[in-house]
This record gives sequence, structure tokens and C-alpha cells, in this order.
Amino acid sequence: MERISPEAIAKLPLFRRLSPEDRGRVAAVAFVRSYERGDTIFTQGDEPDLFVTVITGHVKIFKQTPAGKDMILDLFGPGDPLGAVAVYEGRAYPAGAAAMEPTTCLLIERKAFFQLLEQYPTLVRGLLTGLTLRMVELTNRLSDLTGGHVDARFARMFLKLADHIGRPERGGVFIPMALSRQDLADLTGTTIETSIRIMSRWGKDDVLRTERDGFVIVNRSALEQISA
Amino acid sequence: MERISPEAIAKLPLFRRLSPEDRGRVAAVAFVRSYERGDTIFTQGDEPDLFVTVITGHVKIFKQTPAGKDMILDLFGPGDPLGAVAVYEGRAYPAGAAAMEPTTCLLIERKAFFQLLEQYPTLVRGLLTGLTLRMVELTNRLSDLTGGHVDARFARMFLKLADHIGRPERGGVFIPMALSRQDLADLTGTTIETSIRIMSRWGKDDVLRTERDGFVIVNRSALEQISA
DNA sequence: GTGTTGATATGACCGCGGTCATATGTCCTC
DNA sequence: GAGGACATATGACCGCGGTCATATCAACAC
Repeated sequence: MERISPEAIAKLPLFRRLSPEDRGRVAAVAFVRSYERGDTIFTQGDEPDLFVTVITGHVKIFKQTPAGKDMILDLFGPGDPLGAVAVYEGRAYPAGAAAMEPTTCLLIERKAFFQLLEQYPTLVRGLLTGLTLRMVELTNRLSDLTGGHVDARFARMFLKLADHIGRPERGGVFIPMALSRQDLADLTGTTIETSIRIMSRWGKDDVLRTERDGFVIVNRSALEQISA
Repeated sequence: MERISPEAIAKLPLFRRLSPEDRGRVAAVAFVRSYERGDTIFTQGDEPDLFVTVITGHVKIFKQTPAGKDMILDLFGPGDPLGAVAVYEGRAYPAGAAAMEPTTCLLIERKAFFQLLEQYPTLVRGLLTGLTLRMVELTNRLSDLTGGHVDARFARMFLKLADHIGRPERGGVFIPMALSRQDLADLTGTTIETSIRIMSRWGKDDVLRTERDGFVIVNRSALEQISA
């Protein structure tokens, strides 16, 4: 646990609009914590006592399916607030969160968080906007997952990742996020074997390449065709 | 389009906490509209110009899957606000809404709605709470739909409906909602044939009976076993 | 009556993808 | 080096459920 500087807080979208002295007050009640790949940040069913915001790295939000498998609901990056729903309503986390790579997060205790919310209505506005956006994302994922074949779901997932965090590099579009075959399976609601099969096939067909620190989309139009 | 009385508004959870004169001001800008079964309330992609609250009846929120089939995201009943996300953010409706039975809704124009929000912070609070609850529902449905077999999804859906609007009646638990086989398929992310097959089998096995105006769960423990 | 429309029902077929088994490769520790 | 742990890879099998075709039934128009 370390303190955080008001300057660092200025980089987080949720707090960006606050005045410098207000950011100082936020910094006074905030802590920073580091996580390694695989570390649990919070567990499904826990009582929420901390409000968490990602500073660096990436975090997966996942849930147990009735069949016992993990289902990744969302991937969160720098600036995204975790568990806002649970903290705001005071009910148990509806899903778990774990770091996918070395990650640092900003932590604010529940009590202090509510005091901040009361003081700064713009924070409420920011939370509400973030919630609505996530809502739209979730509804899209819902209709994605049920319709069509697994190949298409994989293609759509990579295209979305490319639009979100991809950048032209290494002879294609590089997605700087190391996802295991198991992660890919959990994201698309399939098994690890199917995930491996699709990824090897695409590797051989020069559609998508797996690298140590992410993926490279070699043939985007092929992916778009598969996603249809 | 008809006006609504302040007394009728008092029955809607979202406005219940307002003072009588405040409810009068809401009534001054609100209209009531009736829909028949199958009528469209709004369409996916439309610009939202009205804030809608269900007064009586039931409404389905649905979305087109990439494969072109409909996917029912949610069923809304009396008191539930429709399209709050879209209206609040001013972006296109992320999904469509249609009446599943004769339904009446309260309509408030977008402009007037925002004026109300500014005047009455408790409305914002109510919206936020409703949103978070729906969020939890959606995440649950996401993990439901991917895991396990179709039978289990059907069973879970009926059990949830029973907990929500079911009542002991007609020799079991009666679910007063007429859903077609196609609706059931859209709710569970399957085809109409599979939907029909499951429902006929359960009818023969005395698990679940279809009636003109809804369903009767005859053997709840059988459903619970299938849902596992 | 006949014809039409739409929902419900049922059978035949078969391919996707889940399950199980087994290699191979890589990165550790000792 | 040997050995273990874990991710990746690949083949064989087969059952669920999607697709297609067809039948039945109710409601309604004329």
C-alpha cells in the first residue's frame, strides 16, 4: 500500500475534472496497490469494502457459469472503475476480478468513497456515464455470444480488441495483451481445445499470429469475413 | 395519447417518493399510451426522444444477433423504466422494445425528463439504483447463456419467472405471461424447433404445462434438477 | 364449405463443437 | 543433466441441437 500523488490522480478520467485542491483531498484517502499476473483483486460474492480504479495494466471481470466454467464478462484497462455497481449498492460483488498482467490499482475505502460522492456531484455523473457505457457493451456481448458459430465469436472479439487497444505494428495490427488460450475460451464461451484449434488454424493460414506479449492481426479482412 | 393523474403516478416506484405537488408537475408533462401485443415501442438504433415507463402489461427488450435472429435481453413489467440508458446519454437505443400483451406506458419527453432530473435528485438516485440492478441481471444472464445445455437454460428461465411473477394456482405455480415458442427460443438463445421439442416433452412428462394465458409449473423440483 | 395464415408439432439428417486421450514444447527447480 | 508443472497442440469419437421438410390444428375471411 502506497499513497498516490495528486498529479497521478489527474491522469484518471474519473477524477480529471476535479480542481487541484479537490484532487488533493482524493489523494488523501486513496491508496495504490500492485498485483501480479493471476492475482485476485476481489472475489464473486465478497462484500465490497473498497472502490477500485485501474491505473496501469489490465484486469478481467469473470463469473462462474452454472456448469462451473469461468466466463470473462469484460476486460478493464487504465482508468476503468471496478465494482462500482457493488460498492454503490452495498451488495456482494456479482463477479470476480483478477489481474491479467502486472497491474496497479487505486483503492478508496467505501466510506471515504461515499463522502467523495456526496461532495462532488461530477463524480456521480462520471460513474453514471461509465455504467451506461458498460451496459451497452454487455448487451452487445449478450447478443454476440448466443448467435452464430465459435469462429465468428473469436473474430468479433479480436476485431473489438483491435479497435480498442490495437496499433499498426509488426506487419499488421498489434494487440498488446497476453491472453492465454484459456482466457480466449473464457471470453468466447467455449472450451480450451476449440480455442487452441482455431488459433493454430489461423496461425497457419496467416490470419492471426500469437506472440509472447499479445497478438498480431495479419489479415484483417479475413477476420471481418469470418465474423459475419 | 392521454394525460395521467397524479394519483396514478404515485403507484410507480420511480416517482413514489415525490411530494404530491411534485407528482402534479410530473403529471403535467407526462402522457399515457396504449399498445397491443406485438406493437413496437421503440426500435434499435432510433434516436431516443421519449422516456418510457411501463404502467401495465409486459414489454420485451430485444436485440438482433449477428446471425440475424432476435435475442430477448430482458422482460419489463409495471414500474420498470425503458431505455433509461439511451435517453440519459442521448445515444441511439442499443436494443428494441415491443409489447408482449396489451400494455400501457407513461411517456415523458426527453427535454422535460432532464428538467425533472435536475429538479429532483431522488429521481437520479432511483435511476442509478435501477440501472445497477439491471446490470447484475444482465451479467447473470450472460453466464447463464454460455454455460450448459438448452434444457438447463429453459429450466433456469422458468424458475426465474416463477420467482418473479409466479403465484400458487391451478395445481402448481402459475406464470401469468403468454410467451410464444418463438419468444422462449429468443429468451434462451436457441431455435423455435428446439423450444417446441422441450416444451412438448415437459408437457407430456407433467413438468410444465402451457396454457392460453401463461404457464403452470407442475413439478418444480424436476425443473430445479434439470437446471443444475 | 374452401382457402389462407400463423403457431405448434415431429421426424430425418448431419455438422459443429464438447469430451477424452495423448503428444510435444517450454520454463522452471534441483 | 533429470524431473515436474503447465501451456499448447492434435487426433478420435459422438451427441446435442441446428437445419430442413412436412404435418396438424386453430382462427379468421369470404
